Amino acid sequence: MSTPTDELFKNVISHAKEYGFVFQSSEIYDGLSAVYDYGQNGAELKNNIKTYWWKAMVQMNENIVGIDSAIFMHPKIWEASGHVAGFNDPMIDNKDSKKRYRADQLLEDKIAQYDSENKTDLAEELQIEMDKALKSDDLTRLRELIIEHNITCPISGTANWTEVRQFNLMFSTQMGAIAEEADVIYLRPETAQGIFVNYLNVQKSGRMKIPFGIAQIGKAFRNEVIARQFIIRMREFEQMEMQFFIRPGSQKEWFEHWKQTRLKWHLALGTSPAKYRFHEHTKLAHYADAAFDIEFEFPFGFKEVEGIHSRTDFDLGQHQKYSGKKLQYFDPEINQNYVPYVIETSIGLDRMFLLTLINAYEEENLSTPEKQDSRVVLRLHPCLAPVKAAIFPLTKKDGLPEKAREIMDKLKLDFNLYYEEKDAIGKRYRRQDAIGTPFCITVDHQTLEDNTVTIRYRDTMQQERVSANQLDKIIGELVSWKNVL
RNA sequence: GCGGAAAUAGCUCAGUCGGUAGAGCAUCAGUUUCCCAAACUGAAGGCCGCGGGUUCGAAUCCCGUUUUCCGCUCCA
Repeated sequence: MSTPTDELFKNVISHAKEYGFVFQSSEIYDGLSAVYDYGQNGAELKNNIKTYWWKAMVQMNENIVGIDSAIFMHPKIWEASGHVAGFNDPMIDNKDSKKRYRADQLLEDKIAQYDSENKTDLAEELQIEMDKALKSDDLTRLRELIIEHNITCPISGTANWTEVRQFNLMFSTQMGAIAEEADVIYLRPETAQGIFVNYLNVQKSGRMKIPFGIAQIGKAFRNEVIARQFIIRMREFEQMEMQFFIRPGSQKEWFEHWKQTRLKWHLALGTSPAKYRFHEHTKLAHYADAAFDIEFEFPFGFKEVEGIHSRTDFDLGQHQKYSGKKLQYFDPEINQNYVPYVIETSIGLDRMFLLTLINAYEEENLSTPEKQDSRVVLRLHPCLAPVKAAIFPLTKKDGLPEKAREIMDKLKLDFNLYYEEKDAIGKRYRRQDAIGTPFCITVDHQTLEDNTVTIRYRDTMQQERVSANQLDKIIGELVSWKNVL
């Protein structure tokens, strides 16, 4: 039962592997679930996406600076941020239907049911009991409540429940070589906290004035119950985040500003606006007073790529409370001290990578009445292409390879180039199409006479003859970040 | 984590009744050609996912396990 879009997604995944973009981690040892490695072309593409983001966020904005904080952080940070509580979900299974539920959600549903039946006393009582049990991590009590209130599985209709078990989404390890003396520390489940805890350092050392932003690209880790759909949800993933610190009260206006700015960033790559949409969170997280996702239409439906959240002063306020350090800003314009509000933009790098790959992938039919022909071409924006240009001698004799190498040596410092002399020229062109190389430069016999070469364009497959001396300028302009920024 | 399916060369797949593994494409070397996946010759590539069991003998049958896919579940 495969639809054409399923087929497309599968083809993109195998293409990603075949051409060195993404490999499964530890493949020769049977792989590691939901962990992936980036290959030779994937690493280039990923780096280019990072560069595009960093330039757009940090370099183009005088009031935004970038940092790189450590993955290990003080354990108290995760208490302050709410992750220790929020990432621990009490789960319960029904033995008959084999379905798993969040114990607190079953109880919440029951409370809602009581409310709708006007049994508000019961609802309130249950709410209080549940909060008490959750607060004290009393898993046995949670199970008792489920049984006492006759909660049954919506599928099987029975109350044949397992014990309530705790699932922790944060990876932990210990710091210090001796186990008994070790402190448990977590691998960060998000990069944002590394920014918040450095807020004061950056503000003071950079003499930053509100409004200003701190950006960061880095790895984060979540021990997902189940992680699937290729690199959409991974246990180890990379985020590109920017926290923008503002005066309380101005969050609406800045929220709108970043919503639009971030969408523009996506669209500048030439992606069809119809593939994107905003999705508003109606149920807000505890820290937010507004939240929008930028979603992209993947073959399996719209999925979040980036989140823009108005986080209020929650995070800095929490860290102020837990650390006992004042995290305030003196605003000379209004002559006041305050804990800044925060607008967050947070984009999943791996999802952006997949989006880029899927969006660029095309199986193009080139058949003519005489001949059947097709090619796979990645129509990547030239700025993002892993290889900027390939250099081919038309044949491997008559001094053409030497001439081609000479041209390559002049350009390879400025651009990531690929040299190849094997196989027929057409085959070499198609191989470059498959990894998204935007230009192919061919050295032929005429080159030896007048120092001109042909440039063959990936998208149109057209060729044009230019002087070899102008190549740096021509390629430089075509792959320049000025085209997107 | 639960249920179902699958795993054989880099890829796509064949492999009969249980009898020591095969094709096409891709790769590599060479010849030829010289601007869009050409041809020819040759080579390399496999603990049949892994572990155990049944058997004289297992890619094939049984059990376990790992990974992947589909569904459920989960997902600030």
